[in-house]
Amino acid sequence: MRARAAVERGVDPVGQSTADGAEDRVAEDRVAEVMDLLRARGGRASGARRVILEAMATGPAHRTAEELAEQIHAEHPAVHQATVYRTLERFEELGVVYHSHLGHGPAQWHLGENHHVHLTCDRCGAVIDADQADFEEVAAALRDRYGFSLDIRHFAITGTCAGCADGDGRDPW
Amino acid sequence: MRARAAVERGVDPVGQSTADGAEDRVAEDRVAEVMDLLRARGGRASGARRVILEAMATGPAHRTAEELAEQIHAEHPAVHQATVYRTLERFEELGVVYHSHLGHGPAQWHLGENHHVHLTCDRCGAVIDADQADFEEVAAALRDRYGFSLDIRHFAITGTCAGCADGDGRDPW
DNA sequence: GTCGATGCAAACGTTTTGCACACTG
DNA sequence: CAGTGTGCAAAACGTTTGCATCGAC
Repeated sequence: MRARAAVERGVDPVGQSTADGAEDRVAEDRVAEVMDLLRARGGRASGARRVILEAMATGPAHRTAEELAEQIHAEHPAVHQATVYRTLERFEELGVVYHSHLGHGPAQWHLGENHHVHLTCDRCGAVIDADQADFEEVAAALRDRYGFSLDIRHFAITGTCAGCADGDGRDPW
Repeated sequence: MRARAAVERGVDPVGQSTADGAEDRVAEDRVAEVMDLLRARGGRASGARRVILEAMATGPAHRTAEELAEQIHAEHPAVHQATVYRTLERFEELGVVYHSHLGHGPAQWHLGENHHVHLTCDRCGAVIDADQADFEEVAAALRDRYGFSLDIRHFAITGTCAGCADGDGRDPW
């Protein structure tokens, strides 16, 4: 299953500013907001963290830590990969970003505003963003029957997308 | 999250024969069956493969490849870890075993007869086996809305179990 | 000045691979 | 005897860690 990685790579880097000025401002606001939160929690608003946040706020919705590190490193060679990992972890503690495991590959990181569920096709690697509402029934059932509370954000779901369902019947996983 | 590993380790090795003779026979039958299937598909029924299958058929329901390799290696030092990985992969192609990703740790492998869903608690690492039926509604909804067919076997679900829900509110993932 | 964050390199745990040899059919 | 499977060692992969230094507050 290298397919997913290839798909993700295809989406790849965007500069850290888009053509759309308004979108830029939103990203800036968000960055400032998180920096404040960081300070409020006894952390430091460092340059590296600002850069990492900006990259996340303006790039594709989900990327692996490595892809992120690569992009950031290209623009800011001083920012080391280990810092990206550590910072993502820190941001996750703050509830600003999340990661999900989308099948076999490395974890995917995304900003936390948008708590959708990821459906990954194990044939072609497509990632479909599903609505969290679709899972409310199961969530309720699992809570009732097993006392188990779903973490919908971290919920990695594999299966077969519409396009690939037409192919052969072999399940590679 | 080392908790899960600890839990799994607690379940650990059983010998490759149980006290129950009948269960033994079932395992033997299953092994023979798979060996035939293997041959039918142009593969070879080697000793290593038999040993690996036996270990899977008689031990705990889900184990990591490493745990499996460890147990097998203890009884059959000739069987190398790489062979376990390769063989599991081969068996999966045959539809005999499956693996699932139960959260952050390594994949869990199990024989394929029992297609249950794994609920893993990200606090304590407990693994609850849920009924596949609980997911039929979501499965239908996802198929309708996104044309996506859930692979219920590979469905890795994280959340919080009843016991841990009483603790603090921090989500470690 | 204090303490948290960073760069760097090295280790980590899991899985995969290349190669020569061994065995199954 | 053809070709698959295996042992072994080494690499790959994604991630984490130890430590000295740097920089934010």
